Amino acid sequence: MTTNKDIKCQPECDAEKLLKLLSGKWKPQIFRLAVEGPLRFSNLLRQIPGANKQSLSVALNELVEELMLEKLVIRQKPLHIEYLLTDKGRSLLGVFRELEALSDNKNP
Amino acid sequence: MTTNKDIKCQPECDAEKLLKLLSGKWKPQIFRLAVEGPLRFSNLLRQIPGANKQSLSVALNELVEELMLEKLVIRQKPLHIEYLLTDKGRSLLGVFRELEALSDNKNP
DNA sequence: GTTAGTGGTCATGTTTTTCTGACTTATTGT
DNA sequence: ACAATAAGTCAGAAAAACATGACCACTAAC
Repeated sequence: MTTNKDIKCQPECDAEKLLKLLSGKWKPQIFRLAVEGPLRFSNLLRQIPGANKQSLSVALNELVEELMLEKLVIRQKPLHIEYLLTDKGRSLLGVFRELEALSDNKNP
Repeated sequence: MTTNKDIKCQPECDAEKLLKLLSGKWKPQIFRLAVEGPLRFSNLLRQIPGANKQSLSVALNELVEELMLEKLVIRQKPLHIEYLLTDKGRSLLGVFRELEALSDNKNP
């Protein structure tokens, strides 16, 4: 028998959405590289071995949509586009740091 | 041209493995409910609307395998099985707290 | 005009995850 | 004997994620 107080969890809370966003393929690498400076598409392709254009494109667009990255179009000779970590994006680095700290403890 | 210092990211570090483990479907809900007390399979099915047996079973087994939960078989009248949060599992709650704090800030 | 670089999109196919429904084992109750 | 509850497993289908290769727009050099 189901009592009212059994239901406590929404199917998709905000924390979970955030977690999904962070854990998508190549996302952690993107974050890690973004901390070091502006990202460029073709550089990412080279820096992340195994990644493909499509997936990177999707990942970048999702992160831009969620305001973790800012897309900056530089109208210059060969046309450059830079992806920059926003304040919101930077606020997630704490989560990564926590995760790294935890996994360091567990298997040294 | 690819320079040596371009390569900085391993494809699957420990932090990322942990992230994958946490972000699996129903995992956050399982954690949240586990904090409140021992989990029972049929209760989880009722408490997490939309979840199915198979996925819950897989999720629980994965968490047990990674030592986040402990499986406790109680040989009693109708046979009970309880899943309890381990110390290792409890150590991850900080990450969830971080995530919740961040998502609270962003869309109130 | 052809080639090269940057920054992609698109259609398609493959792989991985997740879901569904039927079935199982064991115990208790009627 | 039969139904019900607890805790699953299993095969197969459906859905989501990921990868591949072709293609497009723009600029600049040769």
